[in-house]
Amino acid sequence: MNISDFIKEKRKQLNLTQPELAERAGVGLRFIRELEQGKQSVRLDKVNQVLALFGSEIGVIKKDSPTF
Amino acid sequence: MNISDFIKEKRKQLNLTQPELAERAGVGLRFIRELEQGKQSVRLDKVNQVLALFGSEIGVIKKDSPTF
DNA sequence: TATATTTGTACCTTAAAGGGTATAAATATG
DNA sequence: CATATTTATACCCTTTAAGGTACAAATATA
Repeated sequence: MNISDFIKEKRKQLNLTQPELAERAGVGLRFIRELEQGKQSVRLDKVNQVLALFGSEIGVIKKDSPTF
Repeated sequence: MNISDFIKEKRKQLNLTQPELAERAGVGLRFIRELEQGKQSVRLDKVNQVLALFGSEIGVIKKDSPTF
């Protein structure tokens, strides 16, 4: 599970739209969209802002370890 | 263990200087420095470029989970 | 299937990340 | 303690992430 899919999935679980998630996370709508579409060159702090809503965050893992 | 410390530690283990790590990872020297100093607003893909040298990568974890 | 909602794409602007280089500070080594 | 090596800071420049808005495409709903 990659970050993009994780976020999309968690958002769905909470029945939030992209604008709602952006609002709550305090990031721009476009950021959420690009993030969910797998953009790699995103800022770490912004990603963590979003993940914080789900009780998770970015961390270092071994390659091929299951995330979360 | 946060990302900054993890990278600094791994680099030391391999007896690399910051310029050497930057060279190998294909990122700028300044990026390595800011990264090791805990800068949050770094690009995810660049971080992964560095972590790849250590056989690790960025992933989503639960808050307060031990990383790596 | 028609309509409403949600998501994705495109354009523009602004702020700042990333890079190079030079130099100062800190650390290691003899 | 003196010197060499490594790391941190400061400067400038270029690139681009992020945000806003508008519109198109896709998906859900009636």
